[in-house]
Amino acid sequence: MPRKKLFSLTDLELDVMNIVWRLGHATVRQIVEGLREQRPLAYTTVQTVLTILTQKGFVEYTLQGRAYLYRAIIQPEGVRRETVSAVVDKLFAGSSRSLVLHLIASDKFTIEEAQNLKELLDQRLTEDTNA
Amino acid sequence: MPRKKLFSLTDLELDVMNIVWRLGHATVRQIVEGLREQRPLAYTTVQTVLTILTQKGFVEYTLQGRAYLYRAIIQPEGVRRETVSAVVDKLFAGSSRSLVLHLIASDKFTIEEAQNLKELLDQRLTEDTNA
DNA sequence: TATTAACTACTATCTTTTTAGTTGGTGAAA
DNA sequence: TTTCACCAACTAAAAAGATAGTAGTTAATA
Repeated sequence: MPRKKLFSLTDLELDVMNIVWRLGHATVRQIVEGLREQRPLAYTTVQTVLTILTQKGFVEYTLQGRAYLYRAIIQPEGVRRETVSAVVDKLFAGSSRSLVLHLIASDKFTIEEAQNLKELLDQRLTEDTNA
Repeated sequence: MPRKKLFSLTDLELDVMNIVWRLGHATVRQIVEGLREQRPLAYTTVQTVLTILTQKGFVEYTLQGRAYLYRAIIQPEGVRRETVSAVVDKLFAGSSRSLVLHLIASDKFTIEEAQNLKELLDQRLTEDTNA
């Protein structure tokens, strides 16, 4: 049986999904275009990836004129959840707190953001207390 | 040129590196043993991975008796940094803050942890202000 | 000293990923 | 009505990844 990978999506698949998510729905042509700067690929390459994504049940399509219009079946939130969870497990010994510590230690937040995050945590604490 | 992947390490490589990091240094035998529960692999499989990791410059070895004793060249912190950075870029639109929001929203913290994180953020804010 | 156990080195296989070409059909345009 | 652009379908092929077997060496041991 296939072992649980870090990512359900490969790198290229994720790039494609990101375009589909962003646009809501997209043709192969639009995806090629959206990827062009970051990752210039042949039309047929993107087409192939879309076919794979369809087989994996990650996107579906409808006919629009003569082209397929793809839309996501999986949502970014689910992929985020899975991915972050795998990263936390494999690189932060299962501790989400460690991940935040890492972010704080890496100077990833501006003063405003830190302030804002503090407030959000506070909110959470208040909610929990009242629950 | 090779495109920037989500991970510099493959899934299996990461499992192996985690053992090496944990033990400080390890023989093939020890790694097979350390992986057994989670991922039972043939001795030669692990050996092959170590050879690849050596080629990639991620581990090095010295002779211990008749076996190689492997130790990490790359450190977990660097891999964490790269990986988290890629995840933030590809899944959180470059916003570390969004990642923390995600963690908070997913109920990943106990009250104690939230409290503790708040304090840490506070510390950071104080430091920044005094800087 | 012949055998065995433990290794490394080398080779092999299957699968997935990445990338793209070729074929054949069809609507639009000339 | 022929041609052209565009598209899906199919095929290809190289690279990477995951997994493991075989050959050959050597230290220890019987």
